[in-house]
Amino acid sequence: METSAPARLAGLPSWLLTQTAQHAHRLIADELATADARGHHYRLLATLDETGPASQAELGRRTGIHFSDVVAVLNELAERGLLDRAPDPADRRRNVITITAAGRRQLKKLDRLVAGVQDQLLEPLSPAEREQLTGLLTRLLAHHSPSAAPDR
Amino acid sequence: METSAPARLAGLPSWLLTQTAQHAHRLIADELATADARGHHYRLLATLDETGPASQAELGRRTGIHFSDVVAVLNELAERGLLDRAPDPADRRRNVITITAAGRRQLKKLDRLVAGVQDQLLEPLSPAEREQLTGLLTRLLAHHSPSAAPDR
DNA sequence: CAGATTTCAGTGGAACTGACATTT
DNA sequence: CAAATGTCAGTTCCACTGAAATCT
Repeated sequence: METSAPARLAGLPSWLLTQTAQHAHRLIADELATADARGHHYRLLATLDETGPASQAELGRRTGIHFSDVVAVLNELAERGLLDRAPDPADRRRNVITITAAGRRQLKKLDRLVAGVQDQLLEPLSPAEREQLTGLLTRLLAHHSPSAAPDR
Repeated sequence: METSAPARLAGLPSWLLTQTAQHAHRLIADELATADARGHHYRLLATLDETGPASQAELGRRTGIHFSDVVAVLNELAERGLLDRAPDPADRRRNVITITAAGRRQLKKLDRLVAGVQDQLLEPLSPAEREQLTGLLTRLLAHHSPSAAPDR
């Protein structure tokens, strides 16, 4: 598809980042699609599994998924029986979202698929180079995302 | 916005890539917006300037912008007087697209804006680290994009 | 009342698909 | 005829805006 990109772009970090990210995104999306899932599904299930039941607003904050989109994604996950949505008796504005057993099984499956993609993605790099890359990117991300580093 | 991402994601190269790319993309888009332009505009103008007049199909191939989208983007650029669209007398299926003087001026302006973004983006990295990063990304991109490396 | 939460309707950029008419 | 070209309509995914209803 991509013939040779204009020289002006080829050296730009922002271009390199967005292009490689696009490949990564496509690899992930294709892989997740084989399990009837999308990127947001994985994000949300992983967060639920790691940090326990939460309100939808909380989930939005934890995943970085936009507020309005959380609703739609939760609908899709609930349809598939991967989570439970129950009103919070302590605060009747809230829904408490809990991952189900089926949700955990699905999450494990997605974990495997996603792990496989990392290998495809980083194939041309040596183990040391892979660490270099993740290290550099982690620092970039920490710099640009307000509070990605410290816990809470 | 982003509180702490789930640990499962935080170490994933694909996650790091897509997240940092998202920041890059937003920085670029915001910056280009100040000049009434978008990412596609810059790509197309840069390609036109570097490789000369071309048909729309050619431009699609050279920029990696999807065929159908080239049409729309060219419309926007033509509206702004940044390029000329003329029927090719040699092949009446084709339009020949040529960048105008105004287009070149705009391109120079965008060049400056884009260059400025690179600094913001890589701020936390030393010059040596910046080279490491672009080197690694370039190799990833070459691996995943059929023919991004060799000329033609 | 101010503020948080959930929900819905909609926008916009970008990648992509499918169909169609014209020309080679 | 098959293939290439330009055009248009529409889809998907993700990020985001705005507004409304409900509850604290």
